[in-house]
Amino acid sequence: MGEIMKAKIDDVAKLAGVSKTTVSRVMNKRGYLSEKTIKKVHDAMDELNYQPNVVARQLFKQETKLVGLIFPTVNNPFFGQLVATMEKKLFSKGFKVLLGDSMNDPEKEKLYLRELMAHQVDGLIVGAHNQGIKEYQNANLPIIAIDRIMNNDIPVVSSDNYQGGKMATELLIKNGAKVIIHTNGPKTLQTPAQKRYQAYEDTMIQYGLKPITYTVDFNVSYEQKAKFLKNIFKEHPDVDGMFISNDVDAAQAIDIAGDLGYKVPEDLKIVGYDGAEATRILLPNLTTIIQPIDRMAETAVNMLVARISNNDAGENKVLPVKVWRGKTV
Amino acid sequence: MGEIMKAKIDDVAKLAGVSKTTVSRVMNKRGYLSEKTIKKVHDAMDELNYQPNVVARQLFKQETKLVGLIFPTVNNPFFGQLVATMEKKLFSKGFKVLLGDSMNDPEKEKLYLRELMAHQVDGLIVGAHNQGIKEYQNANLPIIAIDRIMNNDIPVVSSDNYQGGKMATELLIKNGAKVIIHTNGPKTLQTPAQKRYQAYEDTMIQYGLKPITYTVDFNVSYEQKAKFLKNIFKEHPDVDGMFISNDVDAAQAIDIAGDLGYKVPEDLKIVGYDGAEATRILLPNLTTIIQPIDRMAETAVNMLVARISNNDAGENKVLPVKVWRGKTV
DNA sequence: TATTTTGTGTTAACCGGTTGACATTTAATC
DNA sequence: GATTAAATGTCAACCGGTTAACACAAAATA
Repeated sequence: MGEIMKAKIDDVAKLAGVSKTTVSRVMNKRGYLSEKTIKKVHDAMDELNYQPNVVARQLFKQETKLVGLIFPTVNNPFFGQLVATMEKKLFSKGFKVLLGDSMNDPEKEKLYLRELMAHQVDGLIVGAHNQGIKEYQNANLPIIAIDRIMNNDIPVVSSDNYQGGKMATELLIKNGAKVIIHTNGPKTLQTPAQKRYQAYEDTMIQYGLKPITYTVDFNVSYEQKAKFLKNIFKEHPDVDGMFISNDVDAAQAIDIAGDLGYKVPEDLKIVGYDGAEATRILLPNLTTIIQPIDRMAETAVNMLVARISNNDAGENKVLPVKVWRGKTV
Repeated sequence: MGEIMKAKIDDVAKLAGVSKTTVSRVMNKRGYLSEKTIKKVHDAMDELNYQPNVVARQLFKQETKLVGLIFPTVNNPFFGQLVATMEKKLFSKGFKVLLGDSMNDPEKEKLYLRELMAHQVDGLIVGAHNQGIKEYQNANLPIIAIDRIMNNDIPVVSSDNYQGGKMATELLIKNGAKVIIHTNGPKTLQTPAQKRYQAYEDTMIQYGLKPITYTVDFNVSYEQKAKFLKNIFKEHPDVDGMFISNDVDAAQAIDIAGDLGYKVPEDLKIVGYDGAEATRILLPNLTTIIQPIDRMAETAVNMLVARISNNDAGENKVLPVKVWRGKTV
């Protein structure tokens, strides 16, 4: 029982009694073909269980129908949903997905970028939290960024972070909070999410309140996050409102606040950010700002595919957010 | 400003003043090479920003260093963590990941299988909930299944579902629950997760209690799940314990129970299943059975890589679970 | 009948690397 | 000085499709 060799186009041609060219024509629907020949070829393909070798085709055609996705990690409801939706949409448009979880490590991200390019991906959708990595400049490749500023050549899809920041802050203020703390990623990051911070500061000042912002890296461990959060309560025991820049952190803050004896929402009101589906099911009580994740994903895919097929550089897109009225405010 | 053509191996050879063969030797570290030549070649590669075309290499070598992952959807903390961990591990072993979210649609799964094979993936890790799909039999390809029985040639990695089911059920019983309902996927599915059901039934009978099992498809909508759960409460208003086969459903059950006036855990005790990281942060109060997701992922990757490199058919692996003592029991 | 359209074959170049075979030069060892 | 090992080059075949060019026959149309 030897290894069954995979059928090649020549085997199909031989079995069908036609030429290699004709088989290729049938597969690619080019030129004149009679029903009879088409059937003969298909029958032969079925009999041999023939699958064309996509790699050979890729090499000749200089396109792979592959799109690379570089995101921090799908082990996070926000990115999980984003990636899942993009994958689905890309598949429906004939693209497969090469996944790269960068874990927010700039070196790893560069590595992915290089390697995905070496794999001849037709395009890239990127949504990590890192600094502008200059390697992207040289990448002569269609790229779309999600929630991340790269350079002027790369269109960005994001939600309305300023509006979201404003809504979150006003929600806290209008429900009576005075000492409102905001947590966010490092300010040095070039991401539209920084606008949440800006909106928070503006809104606080507008209402005559003092903005207090703390920053953390997205990719620190659970334990480090806990330490970070506990420190906030230590430095501001009178806190009565928190605007936390993502839901997972917000959940952890609620937990720690509970341990420290704060009652949510009576003593302390908390607003999160992102509003991924899984989060809303697991923690429906969390008041949060919902990003239109599916629409962001679909928009990014549409823009990328447009770029790939007609070089049309779409404009940046900003999509609206909305409030999820949980019970933590 | 014309399109910058990507550098090819010949361009590098010319610039470095060596032959194409030498460049290839440098890249693949074969044969005798002087430090001087190696440096010349590397310099030329840097100057041209050369990236070897992986597709050409794949075609010749008949290996792609690509692994296909077919899972229901990364928009679920359990699969998100599983995929994230596998991706990380595979990357460290030199493999890239082609992602396919099958959404538990058997047709889509077959399509993915075919297309990923056409892409010449070196191997496949599969973890959907579908029926045994016979296409896998013909797939002359290294495959590992996670939590899913395929056929005898395909090794399965799973956690100890029987033990998990037993632990969950006993936890409920020992905390005083009498009318304990279990929900699970359709019984027709050939998955090791069915052992949870078996363990539940065995344990209930062992303690002289009557097992009541409800089944739902994994992939029905949020609204349908809500209807399904409400119906359980309607048919069994006296329920005081629930063993729900995954955490997301358990969260929804808690929510609905609350709406119906049940107090958890006083009136009703609930145990979930999976214990993904994100879930445990978002809903630390949920009592659940923790599957060793990272270890399952790593084990599957190790087995696959072993299969790819030396054709060694590993044995099925069953990994231990543990209880997460939340506050819903 | 002449012309055009349709259907199929043959051949060879091409995509961009990899590799084996063989030749040649230089450096190291006996 | 002879022998061996090290370093590099040339050349061509190969991986498995795609495609342009050209030839030719059969069917449809003028």
